[in-house]
Amino acid sequence: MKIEQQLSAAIIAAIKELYDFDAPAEQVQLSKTKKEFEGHLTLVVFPFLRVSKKKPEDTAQEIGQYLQEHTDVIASFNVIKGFLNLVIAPAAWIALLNDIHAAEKYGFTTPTDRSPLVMIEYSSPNTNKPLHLGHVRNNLLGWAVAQIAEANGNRVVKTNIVNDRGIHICKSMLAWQKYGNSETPESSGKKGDHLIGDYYVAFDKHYRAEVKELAAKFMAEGMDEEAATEKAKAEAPLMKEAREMLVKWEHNDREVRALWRKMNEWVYEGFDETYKALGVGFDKIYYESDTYLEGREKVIEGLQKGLFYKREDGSVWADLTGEGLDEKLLLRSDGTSVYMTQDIGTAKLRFQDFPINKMVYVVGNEQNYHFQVLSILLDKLGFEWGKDLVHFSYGMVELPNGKMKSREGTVVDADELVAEMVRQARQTSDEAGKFADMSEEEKQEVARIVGMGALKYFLLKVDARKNMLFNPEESIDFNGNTGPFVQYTYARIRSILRKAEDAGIVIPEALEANVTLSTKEEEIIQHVAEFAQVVKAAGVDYSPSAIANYCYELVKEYNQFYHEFSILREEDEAKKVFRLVLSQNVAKVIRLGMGLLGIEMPERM
RNA sequence: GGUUCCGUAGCUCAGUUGGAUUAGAGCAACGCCCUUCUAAGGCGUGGGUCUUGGGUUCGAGCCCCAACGGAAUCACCA
Repeated sequence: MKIEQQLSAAIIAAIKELYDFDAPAEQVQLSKTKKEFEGHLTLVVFPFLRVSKKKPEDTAQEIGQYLQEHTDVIASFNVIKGFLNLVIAPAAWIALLNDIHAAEKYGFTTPTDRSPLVMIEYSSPNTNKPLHLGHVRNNLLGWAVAQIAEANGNRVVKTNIVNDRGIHICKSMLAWQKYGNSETPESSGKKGDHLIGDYYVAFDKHYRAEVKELAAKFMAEGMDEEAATEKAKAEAPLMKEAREMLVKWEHNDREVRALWRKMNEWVYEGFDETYKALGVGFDKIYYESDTYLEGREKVIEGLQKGLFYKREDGSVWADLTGEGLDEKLLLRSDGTSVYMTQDIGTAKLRFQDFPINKMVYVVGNEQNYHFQVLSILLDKLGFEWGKDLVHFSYGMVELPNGKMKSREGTVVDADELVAEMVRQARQTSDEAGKFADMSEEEKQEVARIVGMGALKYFLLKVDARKNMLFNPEESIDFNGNTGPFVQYTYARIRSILRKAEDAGIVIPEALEANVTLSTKEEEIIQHVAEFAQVVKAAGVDYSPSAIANYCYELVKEYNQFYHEFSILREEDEAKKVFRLVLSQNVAKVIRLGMGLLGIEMPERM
């Protein structure tokens, strides 16, 4: 049993005994003792003054006295004002470390067949352009959230909804037909998604040229600039063609569909490469081309039930003014779907495929309103998980000069970023002259792990809700509060463990309670034990950043210890073994923690 | 204008359900430490009115109200 649980129970018993009061568990505030004071855990006694009817100091004194006499966890205690500082007995620390040591996946809860089924949607790309830094944040967060949910004993289905239809895809298709010269990923040597993205840009370029020319013509005919531009945008031949293509697509035109399939395939191959590099994956992928019609059916069903209403022009709306929101369009007057309709259709298909208890959407905060509405609509339509669906809403990645804009060419491309991170990791490693004995493949593998570790940690350590800044000039650090710092410490611990093994030192399954612990060592045990709480808390509020920051702090603390004491040169055999076990468990916990973030740990670096 | 989110060191960010005279890291700057288990490291120095003003209480960076500043959103776009 954990020390804190044991203590909480003992404190409740003490208060019952001393003051005849049943203290609720949440009133027992045990926190880590501040560094300036002696002790490990501190009880705040202010909440109990009412029942003790004594001064804070005396109350604390009494409770401390009782705990020392009635439990074997407390070695001693001291009182400062209303704070009762408790010193945990050395044997209890060893027992705690043994518990952690015995649990291979310390802090994790294994899902069973009866665990809640949670579906997590993330990534959700458009198929007309390659992934950029914003998508990377989404993918990494989505993966981490799924890992965290699983570590907390949920059955998890990771899903992706691909936006593979609409006018934007037609733009790429059209540009490819017009200017493409039958270019393919093979013939051009480009990744499929980049190839298609280039044609999307090409469309925009030609389209704008047309608009400019047309607008000039209209202005010459006497229109003012604004009206001329508006008219030019609507009448530009390219845009007209794109719309015609969309109509053909909707009518299942064989040629258009074939082209669409071919180009989407290219994009998916490109995406798969990027996903693989990012280390993310999905259990089930949905396509909007399959779900948008389902949504329309569901909306019509709702219309018949009187949940929605139809306007004179034939468009269908949901009236959410009662919920404090606006009226929301669900079907256009021509009967076609909008974004919201598709999400309803996707929800329907998902529920058919999986009897999910909970749905988590990892989508940017720009869509907060959308999900507020979706939640209400799904609830009205009878989805049990609709009302408390989770929109895991994360902030934008900003560049020094503001938002990323594809039109202005200020996007940070995902593939380029990954390549650059790995390249820099490799360079740093080579410059340090490490591991000259490694093969080229090994070096490259370490560079990949470290480069990706730096990128992932950088994006995940920040509170997901907040907008964050990425400065391409300064790039991502490898020193300080970074992924590589944590990886580096891990690699060093692994190195020590290898050397210990070579020296024939056997690490026991459980330690004897015959070592004297330094304060630092006790603190590290305490810190390692905290991992279980961090994982649990992260499972409640989906916070990868809490795990990242925990790993950093543990590693920082361990590094100070590492620098101060020698492990392999320690003469006291029992102490040496203790430190090896402690180090091994520090390594274990950070590997588990970083694993939740999708960050791999190198054996050497 | 309505709604939601954010505001902590020069910069990027932590800060657990409100707790302790001194609010923490990293980067950047300066100074030490590699014959010592991996220096992607450790130690030290400087740097703050936690945007502002009220309120709640034994106690507020954290909770409530207001103001100021910033972001997102409010489409027959996705």
